[in-house]
Amino acid sequence: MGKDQFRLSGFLPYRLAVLSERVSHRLSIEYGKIRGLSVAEWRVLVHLSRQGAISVKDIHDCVNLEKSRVSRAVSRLEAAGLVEKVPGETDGRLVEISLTVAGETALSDILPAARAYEDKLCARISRQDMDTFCRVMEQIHSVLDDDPEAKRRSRMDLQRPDIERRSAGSLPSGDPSL
Amino acid sequence: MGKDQFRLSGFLPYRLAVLSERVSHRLSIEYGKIRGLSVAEWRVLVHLSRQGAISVKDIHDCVNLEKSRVSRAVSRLEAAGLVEKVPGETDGRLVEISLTVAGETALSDILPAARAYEDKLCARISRQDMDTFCRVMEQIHSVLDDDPEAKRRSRMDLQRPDIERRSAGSLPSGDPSL
DNA sequence: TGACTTTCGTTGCAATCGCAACGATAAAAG
DNA sequence: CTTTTATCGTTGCGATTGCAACGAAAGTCA
Repeated sequence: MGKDQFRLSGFLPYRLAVLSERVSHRLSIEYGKIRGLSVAEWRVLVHLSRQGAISVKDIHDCVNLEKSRVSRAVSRLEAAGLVEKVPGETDGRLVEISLTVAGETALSDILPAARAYEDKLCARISRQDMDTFCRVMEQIHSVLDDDPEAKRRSRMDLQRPDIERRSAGSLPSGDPSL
Repeated sequence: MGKDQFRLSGFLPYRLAVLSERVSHRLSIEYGKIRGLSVAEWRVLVHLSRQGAISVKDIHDCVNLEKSRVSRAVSRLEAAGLVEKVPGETDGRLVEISLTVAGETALSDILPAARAYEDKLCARISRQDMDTFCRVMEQIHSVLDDDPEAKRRSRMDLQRPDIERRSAGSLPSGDPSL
């Protein structure tokens, strides 16, 4: 009978969703303050700040956004003058996307706010706890990586976050210790 | 200069969003296998399994879903015959929502799968690491709780998850013992 | 009782999303 | 060179979402 009593509040996927949604929503206010940027647009902008000219596919592969979502985000950014889209040079299919000056300006307006809010979120968390937190996230990811039914995750996110100094390792290869 | 080099892959809000989205998406496949349930419908069903008859507002308050989202989810569930909606008794505004037998059946089909997948996700994570993980999530939440611009979080999620036996404590407010 | 305010659930609307299909281009096969 | 296959970006479509506005139904206060 009551033995079951499934607790949504204790269900990990639910908890992740609630936290993530809350953080994203709050952060989107921060973006919106500067410009009317959506999350997708923000991700595109940030990625462009690291790579010079790049294609839709590249962005799609790197920031966990659907092809069409990237395409539309880029269109909006172009309409806003923050991004420039050139019809590809060597390959006629590709589109070369790059930041305009206005785009760089907008980015430099938003980046500090984003960083600041991240810092605020983490302020009370010890270095060690954050390391553990990231390691656990990685472990959950690795389960999904092994699950053929799960969505693949982007290339960029597989590289060592290098935020956590050492640790990091510990792949399904076997190292237990638990 | 290259000094800046903002790394999206290391940005906490981004990492949370990617992980959460990935988990949710994979889990929604699990729901869909049994019935064509969306996340919202799943949350409503689960919450109903704990409370008898309840209003839209109550669900809204408890499972982090917009009022309208709950309303529509309930409508779909009603159309699917998993839920019953009675026009309130003492209070004419309220609607009393309750599980039908079919709803209970569907739930008992899905719950084991959901639990199993959660277990799979956590299988390699030590008890201690999971405690830390949950504690960090709580700390992030508490920053948002103090931020007037952030969305409020639902009542239910504030209660002690009580899944982790000891630990848990260590909140900024100081109240220990639980 | 009657006028004002609040609460509850639904709905209109515009915006967004994911998915699949499409045309265009390039690469591979023959 | 021609045909077939694969890749890239866009778009059409249906579905979903959040937000605000709405009407209905209490609750409040004089």
